[in-house]
Order: sequence, then C-alpha cells, then structure tokens
Amino acid sequence: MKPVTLKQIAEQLNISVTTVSKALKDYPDISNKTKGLVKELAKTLNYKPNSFAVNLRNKESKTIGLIIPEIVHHFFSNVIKGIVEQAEKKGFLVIILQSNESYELEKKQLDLLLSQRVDGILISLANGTADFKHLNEVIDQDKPIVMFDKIAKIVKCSKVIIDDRKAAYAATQHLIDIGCKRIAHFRGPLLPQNSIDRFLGYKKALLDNNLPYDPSLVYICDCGDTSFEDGKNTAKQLLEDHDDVDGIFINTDLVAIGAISEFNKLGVKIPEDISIVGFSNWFMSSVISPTLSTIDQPGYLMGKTAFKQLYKEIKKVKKDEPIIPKIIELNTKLIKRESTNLVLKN
Amino acid sequence: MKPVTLKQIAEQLNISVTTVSKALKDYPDISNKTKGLVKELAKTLNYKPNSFAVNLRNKESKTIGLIIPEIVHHFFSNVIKGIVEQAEKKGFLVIILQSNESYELEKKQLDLLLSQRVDGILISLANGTADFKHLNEVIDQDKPIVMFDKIAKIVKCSKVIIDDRKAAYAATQHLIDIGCKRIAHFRGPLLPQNSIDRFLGYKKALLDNNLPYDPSLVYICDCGDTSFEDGKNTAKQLLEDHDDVDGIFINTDLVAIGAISEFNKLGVKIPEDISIVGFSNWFMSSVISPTLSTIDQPGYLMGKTAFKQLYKEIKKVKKDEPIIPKIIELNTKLIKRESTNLVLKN
DNA sequence: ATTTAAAACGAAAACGATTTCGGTATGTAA
DNA sequence: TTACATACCGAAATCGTTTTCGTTTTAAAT
Repeated sequence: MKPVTLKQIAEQLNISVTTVSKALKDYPDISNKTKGLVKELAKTLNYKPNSFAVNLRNKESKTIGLIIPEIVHHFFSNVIKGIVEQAEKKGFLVIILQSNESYELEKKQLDLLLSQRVDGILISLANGTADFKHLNEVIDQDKPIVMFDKIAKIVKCSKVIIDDRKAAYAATQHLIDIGCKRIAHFRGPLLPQNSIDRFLGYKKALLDNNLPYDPSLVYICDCGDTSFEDGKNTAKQLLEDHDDVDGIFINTDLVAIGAISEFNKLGVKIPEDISIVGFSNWFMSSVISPTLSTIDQPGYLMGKTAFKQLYKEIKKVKKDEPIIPKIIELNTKLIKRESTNLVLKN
Repeated sequence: MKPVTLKQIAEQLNISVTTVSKALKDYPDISNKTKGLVKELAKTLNYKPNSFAVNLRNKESKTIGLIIPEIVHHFFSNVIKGIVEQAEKKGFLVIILQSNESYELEKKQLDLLLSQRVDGILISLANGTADFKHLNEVIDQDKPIVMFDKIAKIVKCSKVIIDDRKAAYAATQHLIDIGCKRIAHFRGPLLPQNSIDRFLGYKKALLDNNLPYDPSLVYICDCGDTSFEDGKNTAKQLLEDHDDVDGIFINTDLVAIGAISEFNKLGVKIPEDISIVGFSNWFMSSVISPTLSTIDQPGYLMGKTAFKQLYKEIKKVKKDEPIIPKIIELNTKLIKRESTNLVLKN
C-alpha cells in the first residue's frame, strides 16, 4: 500500500539503512553478498526512492519548467515535443505551463517554478511582456534559464532563435523576384522581438530593391486565438484600402490562411492577383488551396536545442562554474508553393 | 544567491524556526507583532518554502503526471491545454510525458511518475497497449489515475470519454441520409477502444438502414505521424479496389484531409462522387476545400473534466476515503460541411 | 599470539519544513 | 498569596535519503 522505504528493507534484512542505501548505489564498501540480498528484496518490494527526500538531500530535482504562450499551436507543440523528448533522454521531467500571452500569468508561473525548485527554466515570452524583472530574478539566483523563439534581447541569458529578419527578408525578396511591386505586410503585435524583426526584414528587402516603403501597407494582426479571423478581416480591409497590392508577406501561416480563405471567397486570385508568403510552415499550409509559400521554422529542433543548452548550463551550475550566455541561431528555409507560383507579373 | 530558509529568517530575528514557520502559516499562538516581523523579513528576503522539504513532510507534491501518445496533435494539444489550465487553478503542476504510441515507453513513464511521487496520473493509452499490468499497479497503490479518450475498458479507474460508437453511428447515418449507398470506412488501428467503437458504430448504422456490411470496404489506417499520407494512399487504393463507393466515414480528420487531397488531385469530385465525414473537427477541416464534415470532439473540455475528476480522487485519497471509479461521457456533435453538402443522390 | 591492513558495516548529521507537546511568562480570580 | 487561565514561544521528532567518519570484523603477516 504505502511506498516502501529503505528503513523497511533494512529491518527485514536486519542491517542498517546506511548499508541498504549504499548497496543499492553499488558502494565499494559493501560486500557482493549483501548487495545481492538488498537488490533482490528491493525489487520484490518494488522499492522506489522517495524523490522528495532525494531532492532535499541532493538539492536538485531533475525537473525543468517550461513556460509557453500557447499550447494549441503547431509551432509550439513541436517545440514542446522536442523539449520533452530530449529531457526524458537525459532523465529530466518537464513541468509545462501556459502563459496565455499574459505578462501577469508569466510572472506568477515563473515564481511557481522557482518555488518548485526546478533545476532550470525554458521560456518563450508572452507578447505582453515588456518588463524583465521577473526574468532577471531567475538569473540572479543562478538558476539556468534559456529563452527560445520569443525572446528579450536585453536579458542576459542563452537564447535559441531563428534569424527572423533574414527569413522575412528572404520571404519578401521572393515576392519581389516573382514580380511583385506593391507588397503589403501583415505583421504581429508591436512588442515581441520576432514580430519586430520580421517587419524590419520586410522593410529592408523593399528598400534594397528600390521599392518604396509605405507604412499604410503594414497591418497589425494579433496572432493569438483569433489569428484566422484576423487574417480574414485584415485581408478584407486591405482590399478596401488599396487596389494595387500584388503581394503580401504575412507574419504567421494561420493569419495567411485566413487571408487566403477570404480572398478565395471574394474571388481574388492567388497568386495571379495577389501572391502570398506566410511564416512557420504549419502543416495546414501544404494542404490549403492554393498551397501556401512560407518560411519553415524548425520547432522540434528548437525545442531540442533549447533543452540541450539548458542541460549544459545546469551541469555548469552544479560544478559551480559560471554560465556563459549563448545565442544559438537555427536555420530557416523558404518553401515555395502555389501561392507564389507565378511567371513574372507585367 | 542560495535560497533563503526558515533557519536564516529565525537567526536574523533571534527567534526559533518553529515560530517562523508558524508565523508564516498564521498559527493562533503567535503574536501579531511577531507575525508581522516574520512576514516582512520573509518578503524582503524573497523566501520561498523548499518544496522538497514540504513534500517530504506532507507526503504530497501538488503535482500530477500526464502521459499522452502524441503532443503535436490538434485534439491532444487541446486536452493538454484543458488539463494544464485547470490544474493551475487548483494549485497543481503538470508533468508531461509523451508515449509516442509505444507500450514500452508508456510503462517506463508511468514508473517514472510513480518514482516522482506525483499525486495522480492522467493518461491516454498508446495504440500498442494491450497489457494493463502497469496501470493496475498504480491502482493497487491507491494512486488516483484517470484515463481519457484512449482507454482500456477493463481497467478499474475513472474514464473520460466520448461515445465513439454513437458518434460514428451519427456520422454514418448522415452519409446515408444524403443518399450514400456504398459507404467505406477508413478505420484506425485494431487495438484502441475508440477505433473499435467507431468501427462498430459505422457497422451498426449500415445494418440498421438495411445496407449490407462489406468488410472489403473497411481499410486500416495508422493515424500516427503518417496520417496524411495514409489518407492519400488509402484513398487511391480504395479507387482501385472499388468503383462504386459513394461515401466514406473516416476515423480521423487528418486522414480524411489526406484523402480529400488525393481525390482532388485525381479529379474525384467531393461530395458529388464521394461524400466524406471525418472525426475530431480539427481546425484544418474548416479551411480545406471542400470543407470537411466531421464529428466535433471536445478536447479542451475533456482535459478539463479529466483533471477535475482526478482532483476529486486526490482529495478522497487524502481523506482515506475509497475511490469510486466514474465514467464520464462527453457529448459530440456532427458538423455538416461541404464534403457532405449534397442533394440526394440518384 | 600479536600486530596490521583491508573489508564490511553503522551511527549520526545533514537537507528544510511541520507539528506536537511542553514550557515560560503574564494576568486574573480566589 | 496561591491557583489557574491565557498568550507566546521553542525543543525535538519526523519525513526518507545520502554521506562522512568511525567502528567492528576478518584475513594476512609477523
């Protein structure tokens, strides 16, 4: 019924708790005979060390915390998978928390994880996070923390990201290459770094190609729960505002899919009238009609990489060595599909 | 640097550890003055109770384990979200593990969670799980465990499910209602209960409507990583095998989407030539062309409900009361879309 | 038989919080 | 003055492991 303890094993064998503990951990000062007896009894009693006691002694939990803005999300769920799998390989368990894009929740959750004495933290910031005290607190406690995807450049910790600016540049350049002259941008919220960087990449591509940058062609989408609706609405708005746009670079596939949906409904031909490039390479993008050109964003790899970095830092801290923050940039890839499948315009 | 302990607070205030502990927990035998002092210092020192020590004393971790076959999955990620949100509300943390549809992994992970001394376990079984010893072990230890979606009827624990048979029946009946006479079924693997039940619902609907049941019209799809491809291949195979099929009830939306994709490519008209109903109501189903009729499966609610049930059982166990296993059935809904949008055939 | 080294085991202190059970004060009533 | 509450506080045991530092036992050497 109640879990077996070392003490019970010791009593049954008429030896001390110390000996039992040592036998199970193969200490050299225990005879093979005793080891055999102990291990056998431990197995038949189905002994499992009490992790609370072990953690208390060893001051480590073999557990990490993960804070993510949204679980139901193609990219993030891939990240989660990468983290969880890699963690298990190294004997770590993952506590998952969802910030719901809320700064307040994020703060509370970080605190929760600290109370829980996790060995390290992986976090992708909420859109609303503009203040970083809560993150710096973690760092001040020498608790390893690695940020991924949605990061704050200013915080001094390791980060795993993609080069959003470069990727956005490539996406926009692709639109230009197929002949687009008036390219709009559906960007994400104002705060998150990747949303900023994607916008900057878009802008730079325009300027480098001697195309005018027109702020009225830049629309803001929430990219949250309402992404799809956002895409539809923004697409409609765009048509009302401008009749000469021939290409759009969109911050997120889901928004892009909303836009495509709306354009399909309104009879706007893609890619003939308007060509579109999305971002993230959601599975859906390869299925929708027309299939969506996009930037492939390696979620699974990002999760895996983030955990690996965190793991290194956890080991460092255990050896009382200083953590040297590292910025790891993962490669993205432009995926050309039907939504930009066009011979040159004009 | 190192986390603050009760002892440090006690020393700074020249009082005992006992008093500090009691003050923080508002024991009546501590003066308000002392309480004030202690609480203030605790706050300025940013004291957080060491969860290992607390757990060790209290024999509870305020943590539950979640084992799920696949994280990157529309339905399951909704379940996860429901669980995580509800758990946090009740002050519980969730450790997430992915079995990858592997019985061996599932067994190992259950053991891990038991070692970790989680207060309860939520699990959706791997397809490969046909032996239930590992689950019964948990129950024998009086550790609450609630199964959801992919369950084993024979295991004596609470379960949160949908009535797969009824839902499948409704889906098939819908195909019949719009005039389909030769209805195929792409079923899931042989083992999981829901895959079996959906098949049975399909079969019963045929017989109840005096349509012959033809085993050669039932195809098995993996419904794993390769769902989409599976759908495409099976669709192609179906066309080769039978030229008279006019409707398909498909075990999973993703497989259905693969099938639609293939039919679109091959020029088979949906719903005119073949009508299709899927299962789960993945977001994608409302976006694909034609939009897919399907069964709405309440993932978020299922997660929420499963946690609530687990929570009740955890409280029961704490009060040394017996657990009475409960089976909770959630409602599904037939969603009619373009893939069955047809005036009667013939 | 005595010494010495090696092998095998255990006592006890930690880890940090909780809680029971007493022990001082202080004040009030007899 | 004594008796008795009441209000406050603390010592110590406990949870289950780990690990240090002895201690005992055994075997080998003198």
